[in-house]
Amino acid sequence: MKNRNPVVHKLLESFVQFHKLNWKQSPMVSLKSSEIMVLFSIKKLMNPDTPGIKMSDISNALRVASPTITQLINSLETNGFVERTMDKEDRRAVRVKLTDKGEGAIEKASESFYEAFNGLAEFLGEENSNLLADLLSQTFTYFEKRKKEIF
Amino acid sequence: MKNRNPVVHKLLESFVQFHKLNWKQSPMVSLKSSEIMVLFSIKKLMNPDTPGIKMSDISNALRVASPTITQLINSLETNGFVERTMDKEDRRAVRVKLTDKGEGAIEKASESFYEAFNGLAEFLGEENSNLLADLLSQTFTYFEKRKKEIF
DNA sequence: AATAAATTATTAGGCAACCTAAATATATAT
DNA sequence: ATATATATTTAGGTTGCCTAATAATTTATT
Repeated sequence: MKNRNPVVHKLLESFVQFHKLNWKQSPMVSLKSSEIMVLFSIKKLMNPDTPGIKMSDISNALRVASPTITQLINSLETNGFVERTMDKEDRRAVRVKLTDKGEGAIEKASESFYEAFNGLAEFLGEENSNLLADLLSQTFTYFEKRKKEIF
Repeated sequence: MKNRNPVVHKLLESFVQFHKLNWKQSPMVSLKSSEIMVLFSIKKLMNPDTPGIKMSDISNALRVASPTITQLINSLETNGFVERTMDKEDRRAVRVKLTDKGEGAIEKASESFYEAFNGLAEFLGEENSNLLADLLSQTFTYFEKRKKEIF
């Protein structure tokens, strides 16, 4: 990394630092942050005229392998945050929906996420917040493209 | 997360996306990225008139608990990337330094990191790259401060 | 219709990157 | 001399993922 473009070095340093950041801090003592992410994505995908979300849809939404979702849903189900039901049209599929407890949990989590990120948005200022979000998305695009090109 | 400030939502979304990003992709098949980070920090801390870096210094530099460093150094040592020596002034301490193999490895890793981040800097443009690095650092500051205030 | 191929989810087992608590050895302070 | 502090290691655990193999069912092909 020697005597090269200092911007590059600065970028790398900030990435390292940022990466350590635990911004996903679970506000619910009883839920891991991966579980909260699952609840969020169920909430987001859910619509009133379906009996629940398919495992594979959660897996796609979170870009996580399906056995991972199985495990997370197992734990969420045994703790009463979600319910599994059989899909009547496709008996291979499983439909998952939030219980009232689940709804309550994401209500709280949502509150606390909002508070944290609202604080950040205030701290950075609206313009910078927008900029940051855009730059992060661009960075994501860059690395995804790069990955495809290399392999 | 309903009908609230859209900037906040956008920030959160971009964080989620960015967080998944595997920008630390280890270029050396035989080294995990945590191990590369250790090698980097040894290289950075090293100075010609010491016989090596103390475990605790690596641990502080990377902000990782010392048993974690012990494990990483164990593996790096058995694979010949670093060498442990006793500290003659303080016999509790251990000094770690890079072997030639270790130097070679971080040379290559450094090359490949630089290439990736240089590409990013070009992709974003110099001004935006600087901005991104600054905003990430500010974000780090914000969350660190928040953590302290809450607990 | 029968068989093959694809899809959905689960089970089993593993890995990376961390952590804490307790143990060991040595150094420093009282 | 004893207590306390520091440096490292050992032992064992957690989180968040993964792949390969299996079971059940659906869809496509002959």
